[in-house]
Amino acid sequence: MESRTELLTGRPVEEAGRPRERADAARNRAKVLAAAAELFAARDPRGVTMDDIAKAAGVGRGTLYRRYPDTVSIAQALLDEHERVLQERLLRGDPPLGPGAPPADRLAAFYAAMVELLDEHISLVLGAEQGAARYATGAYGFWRAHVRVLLAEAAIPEPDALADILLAPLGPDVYAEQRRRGLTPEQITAALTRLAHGIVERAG
Amino acid sequence: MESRTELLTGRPVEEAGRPRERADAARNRAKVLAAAAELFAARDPRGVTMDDIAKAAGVGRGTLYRRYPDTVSIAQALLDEHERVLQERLLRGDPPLGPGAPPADRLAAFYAAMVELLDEHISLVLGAEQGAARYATGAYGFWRAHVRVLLAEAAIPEPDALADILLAPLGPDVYAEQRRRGLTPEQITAALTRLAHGIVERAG
DNA sequence: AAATAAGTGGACATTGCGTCCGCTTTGGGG
DNA sequence: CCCCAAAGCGGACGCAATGTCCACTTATTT
Repeated sequence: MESRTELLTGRPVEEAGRPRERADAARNRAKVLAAAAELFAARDPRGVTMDDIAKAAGVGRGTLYRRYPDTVSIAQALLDEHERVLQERLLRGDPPLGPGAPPADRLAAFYAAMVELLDEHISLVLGAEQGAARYATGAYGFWRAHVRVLLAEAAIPEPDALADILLAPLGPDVYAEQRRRGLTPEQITAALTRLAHGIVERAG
Repeated sequence: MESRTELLTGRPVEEAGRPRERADAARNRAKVLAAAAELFAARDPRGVTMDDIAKAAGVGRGTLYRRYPDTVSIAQALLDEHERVLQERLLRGDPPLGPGAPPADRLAAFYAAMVELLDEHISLVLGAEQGAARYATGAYGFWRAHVRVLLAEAAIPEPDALADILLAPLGPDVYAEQRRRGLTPEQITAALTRLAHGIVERAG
């Protein structure tokens, strides 16, 4: 896991103990993130290379690698903030997204929020597309734990297997393909809502 | 799409018009497929390279590229046969997999059959892992059409969006991750069965 | 057995990766 | 204010894999 960073700037939150970040480092981080965001948005995010980003940001390869091991982690850094906001809402927000509503409604609300996030940041999400690495992500672990809890709360059998199954439709490539074929976010959300209610309970 | 091939040998079915395949070509095709199957099974299928396969098969790079543009298409060629068998059973086999059973049962049977296929050929399936390219596959189109028909038959709203959603848990990476974490095929099948019945109808 | 078309294979140019290390910049201490 | 240790920088380098090209070999046809 990366260390905690600030919203938008990606600057590390200051913590006691370790030396403050140098000015040139901060400048370059900002340049890198800005350039990367533009690149991911401008073309097929999966085709963006470390070289591209270094060139666009006007920094050397070495500088880039100092902080990010690959393009995926850059996209993730950009995405991280938005995911954190959603996580916060899940844990402490108002129902039905936050605690208090019946599990089926919370699951449906989660789906709706995720679709919103996917759609808004589709280029980043695709840039962060990682195949199998996706499951090692902190974010994925969080989503799974959340869904797992909802299922357990509703006393559904096989909550572990179902959690991954219910998260699968939120994979970036699935969503991108659906949009590419002309489905609207509304249609997708509607389908996922049906899924949520179908699994957790027959909504009354 | 590739032209139709025979079970196991991958040899093109003879068709009028185009010249018959030469003996050395057939020999090499067999060598390539055998070597590739072994490689995919022996190590991480995603790490297998065209060079590896060429070396293992004892043929030159050029020969390999003549027939297959990349490792993914080789894995797919190996997989193709098995998928075709399942497709046949879906279209003309006995219920509940084939026609005749209620949609919910057919969907559950489809899930069970797919889990079986995934589990048996997990290395190939991972070798054929293609990210977004998966959706351009003939096989994926077939599965989607099948699920779409079952949903339509049951008069479910948003069958298009739901078809992709219901297929997402069958993605190779999802399945591999579940197995990696210790879930058994039986548990996964049970969860998918619940999914099928939850979506299509409240099973009686 | 000659003609010809199909098939072969390795050398090559290219691209992206990741590392390494000499140089530059920064900022705290004297 | 200036010095200098340490943090940061960046381009050159070696590597691995890709995909193409074409002179050569092998199979098939007559």
